[in-house]
Amino acid sequence: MTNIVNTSIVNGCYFGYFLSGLVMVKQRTYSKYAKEAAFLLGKHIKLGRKERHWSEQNLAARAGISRATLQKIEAGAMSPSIGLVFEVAALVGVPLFEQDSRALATSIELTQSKIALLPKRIRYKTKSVDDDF
Amino acid sequence: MTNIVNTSIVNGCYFGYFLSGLVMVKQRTYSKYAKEAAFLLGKHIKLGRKERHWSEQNLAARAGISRATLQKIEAGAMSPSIGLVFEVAALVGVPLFEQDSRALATSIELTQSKIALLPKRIRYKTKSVDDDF
DNA sequence: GCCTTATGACCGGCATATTGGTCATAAGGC
DNA sequence: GCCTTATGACCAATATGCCGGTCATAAGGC
Repeated sequence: MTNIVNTSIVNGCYFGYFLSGLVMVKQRTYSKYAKEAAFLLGKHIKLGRKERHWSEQNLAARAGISRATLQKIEAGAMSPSIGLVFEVAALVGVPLFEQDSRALATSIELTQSKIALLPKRIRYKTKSVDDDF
Repeated sequence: MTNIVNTSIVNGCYFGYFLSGLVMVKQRTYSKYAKEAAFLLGKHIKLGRKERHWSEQNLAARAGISRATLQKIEAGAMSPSIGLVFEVAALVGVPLFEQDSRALATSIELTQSKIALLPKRIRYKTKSVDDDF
């Protein structure tokens, strides 16, 4: 966990090898954008909690999770499950994707219908992985 | 996993007891808002993937995850880690919180400074959990 | 219509998240 | 300045995510 020994080759850059004690540990890496998004979400949650004058213990109890997990979420860690993160975010009033909850339902419908319009299975030019745009 | 036997009492409604085979299983429940957000995010990812004409296998390989995990993500499951979900979302171009990635950095700064302005520890009226506003 | 393959669903195993608990530190009310 | 307690950090035990693999189905190119 201390030093980056080798960042990997396969599939872009999704695994790196780290030195943890004396053993090499395969560890997933993330894109800058994904990391920033998780970090920002964590900070928004922390801010929302403080604005409500809730302690970590208090918010964790409300969300039904442990304080340790809440700390990971607020730190913007990538490991917590999306369910826990979204639940906590909802509790402290962090807007998820839409500004108000009413817009969510309509957005879901819209997205669903958009998917329905597309062919159900994709068969085009999927032979190679090198088509990036 | 089949029938809801008892929805719990502690801490609002964050646990339910389900009948899985012959044993009772404690299972977490989520708020409607959090579930809708995860569901919508999954559908946006699915839509983004189809727009790019990528198969599940293809996108999973790009993200460095298994196809099974990608299917959970696209289904809007609450269990996958936020890191994997955000990584996939970034790959297919689903905007996370901000419309463009440049706004993310500034938003992070802004949120950080807002937190810095607040007192570092919260000591106000945190005795009871029944103060909702 | 045939044939390739994208999709949905499931399984056992290993890896890791989550938890309850503890301890140390220090912020802030008094 | 004292005392309560919010926070940060860590640990062992347990729950659960994630993966590689498989099978069945059927969509869509030809």
